[in-house]
Amino acid sequence: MENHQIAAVFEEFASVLRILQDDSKWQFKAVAYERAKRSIESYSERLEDIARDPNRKLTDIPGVGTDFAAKIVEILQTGKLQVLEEKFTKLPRSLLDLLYIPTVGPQKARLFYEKLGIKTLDELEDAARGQRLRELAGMSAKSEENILRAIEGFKKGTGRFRLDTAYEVAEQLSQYLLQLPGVEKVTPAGSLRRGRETVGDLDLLVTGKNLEKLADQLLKRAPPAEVLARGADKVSFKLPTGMQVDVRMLPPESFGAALMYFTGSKEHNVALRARAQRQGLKLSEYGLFRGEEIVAGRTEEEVYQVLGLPWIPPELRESMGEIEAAEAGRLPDLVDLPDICGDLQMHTTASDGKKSVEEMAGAAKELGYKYILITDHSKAVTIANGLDEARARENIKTIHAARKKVKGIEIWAGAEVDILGDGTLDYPDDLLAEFDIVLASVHSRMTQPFDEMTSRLLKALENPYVRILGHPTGRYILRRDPMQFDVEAVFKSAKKHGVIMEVNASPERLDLSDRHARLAHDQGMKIVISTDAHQPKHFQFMRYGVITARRGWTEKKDVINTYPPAKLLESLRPLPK
DNA sequence: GCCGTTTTCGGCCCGACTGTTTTCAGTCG
Repeated sequence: MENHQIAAVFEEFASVLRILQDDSKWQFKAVAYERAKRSIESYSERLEDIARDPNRKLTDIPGVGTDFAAKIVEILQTGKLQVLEEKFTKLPRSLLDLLYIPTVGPQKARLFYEKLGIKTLDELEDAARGQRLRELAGMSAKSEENILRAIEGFKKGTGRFRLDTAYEVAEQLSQYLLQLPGVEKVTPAGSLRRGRETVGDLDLLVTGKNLEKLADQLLKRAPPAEVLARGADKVSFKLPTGMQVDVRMLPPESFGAALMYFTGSKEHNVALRARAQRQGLKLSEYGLFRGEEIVAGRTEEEVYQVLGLPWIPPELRESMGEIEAAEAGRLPDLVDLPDICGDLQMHTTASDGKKSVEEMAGAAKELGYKYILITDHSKAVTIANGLDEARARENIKTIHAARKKVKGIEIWAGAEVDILGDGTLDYPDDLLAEFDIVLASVHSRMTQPFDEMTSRLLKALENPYVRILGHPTGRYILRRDPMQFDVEAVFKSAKKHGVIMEVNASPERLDLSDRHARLAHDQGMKIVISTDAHQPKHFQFMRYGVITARRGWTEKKDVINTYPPAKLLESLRPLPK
């Protein structure tokens, strides 16, 4: 069972507590369940594996005590939680769907259920259309409109966007805002700044002079699809794509505190505020206060410093041990974009790329790279014009010839060899031996059962020529789930054989994910961050790969494409004699 | 129900905005 499935049960329990309020401590329990939910779903290892291991404790997971540990075991064993099932005699499970609708919280859901007998989202929609909600206390025709619009928005999709989409929109909006009078600086915050693989709302922080009229100007000159809120220092609106944007105007003296606050995560903020409280301080988006006096707030660094901590990089702010690590002076020395000096997965016109070896090499050289690895597809990937043995040998010659044309960068001959359904490779060993570096990946039969897929990957790792495992889980963000296999077993085997795990930087993949990168870090494994470029502009994807690796606590020393060429080659699995 | 620089009991983050409220509850982040 996957962590998110366990987390979902905890989330249901929290919602039920908030609706029923049938426990003297329901508010605090609900918070505890929600905290555990978030902690479980972002935990780097599978809880199922931890539960099975007699040397491990579920209570080591933040927010999980003895009671929750027992509940997790029950969920793993039975697929459900008896105490939760009993709650569903008091309210229908389908009522929880109402909570996905903005403006509808637990109190409203309960009200609708008790007064109107509403049990499902469809029934809520009918009641709103039938103008029956306005009869309830605290409700009006306007509330009905809001609910109907929110339901419509909910049906359109999850409301999350890929990281690269969010980056592009943030960039365009920032450029636009900077043209408005008085605006001096625009800084993206939120999950975009933390580098999450998907972004829900865009948070843009604006500083400058005389920003009172900014809201008017912004909304007048760029009418968004829908204005959601509009206060003295905040404007929220929805773009036609459905992306929600929050623009906040800030005074400079609290910019650092506000940036921290709006960067999140919520869990990280809560932990910092509790820490401030213990020190007799109060932390809010307006600054760090002792009584009425502001003691820090202008920069993030000074707020962290007064709290007795070094500055914590945004990518780590997920309440996954970063505050403890900061306190102990053990924050990781995170890999950074300028550390990268080469790219080890890319395609050329030989298979499905758009440019030649020379053009790719020239573009990489301009980025200051010291080496690239050309990895065209093997023949099984017919849709990508994969190379058969003869064409692959031709391609090696083409690559060697390019070395004479483009000087000052190492151009290595590689291949992205398909791992076939049975775990054998798409090329024979004698051909594999002719490449400088072989990368192996799965592109077919991705829905194989768990055990079959696990043995398939383990078998591929046994091949002595495989030195990198490309996009290990095969997922497409928001489109295709990862392949199901025993990740820990595959990591263990990769480590044993010296096979490097790839963090594929393509923003539609980000594979390994942040969570799996953290697992690799915790297991002491090395990784490579590659763009899978099909044309030179894709080299820019490197930033997404780096940010994902940073979210996984990856250190510079553990990323082989930060090494100079000779050291990189030495760090790979030794080839057979 | 969790957790600990207030440590095994007694707390548990803080503030803005909306709608419908003339003083606040609910929702959201």
